[in-house]
Amino acid sequence: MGMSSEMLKGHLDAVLLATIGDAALHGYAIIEAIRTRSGGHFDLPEGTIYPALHRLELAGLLASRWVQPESGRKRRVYALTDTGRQSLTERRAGWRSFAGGIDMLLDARA
Amino acid sequence: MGMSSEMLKGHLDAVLLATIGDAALHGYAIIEAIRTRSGGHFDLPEGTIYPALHRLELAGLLASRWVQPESGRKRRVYALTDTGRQSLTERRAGWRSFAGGIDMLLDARA
DNA sequence: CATTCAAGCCTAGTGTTGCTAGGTATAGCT
DNA sequence: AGCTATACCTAGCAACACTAGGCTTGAATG
Repeated sequence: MGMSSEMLKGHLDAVLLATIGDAALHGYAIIEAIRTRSGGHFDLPEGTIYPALHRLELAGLLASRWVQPESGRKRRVYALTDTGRQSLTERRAGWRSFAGGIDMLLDARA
Repeated sequence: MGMSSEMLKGHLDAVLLATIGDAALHGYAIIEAIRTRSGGHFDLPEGTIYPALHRLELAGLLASRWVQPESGRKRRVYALTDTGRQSLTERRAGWRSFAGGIDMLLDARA
């Protein structure tokens, strides 16, 4: 629900890369996937997702192509590049390291 | 070591409140405590800590006083206010919720 | 005593980034 | 024709950790 909006900073890229994973998803589907897979913890606005996807594509971690589905309008679908897959692995480790550090600090008994 | 500096955003306040806890610490000591208690994960620069302490005091979560130790120069020591203690409790829960959400997303098997 | 160094505090400015608030276009349904 | 959901986009904003400096004081070193 009301997740303090600053918390996500620095972790959104990992979330996006992990959400796409081995699939090829378009922006709207990514937003829905994040909402459902996070158990409702995260409900990210389009103004967060789209610029981030462009950033990741520019950085070479994602590649996009336009797809015309049988029904509905055209969509831009994103998939990980090789660099993106490698980056995801690193970011997963980075997250574990970061979360472990925070856990140590928050759990520390004076 | 080289923790991507954006990751901490939105979590620093919780770290500071938890690090001070029931003690009364000054800035330098807080930096050292964070470094040691986090197992070296975090080594935060002064330019991060001091403005954050001021912010938290202005927000009423910390109270400071100047202390003259037996040896050495005067220090500004910080302690939690009642509001600060309450906020720490909330932020611990907020962190668990946030970290749980990220875990779900990063661990999700496509 | 002079000097050097560490302890200790501070702040102006920067860069990144997620979000707000708007906009556009298309397909399906009534 | 009009409405709604899907789907995409972007300019500007606000927050915040960090960089890169500066200042002061006490202790140690020669």
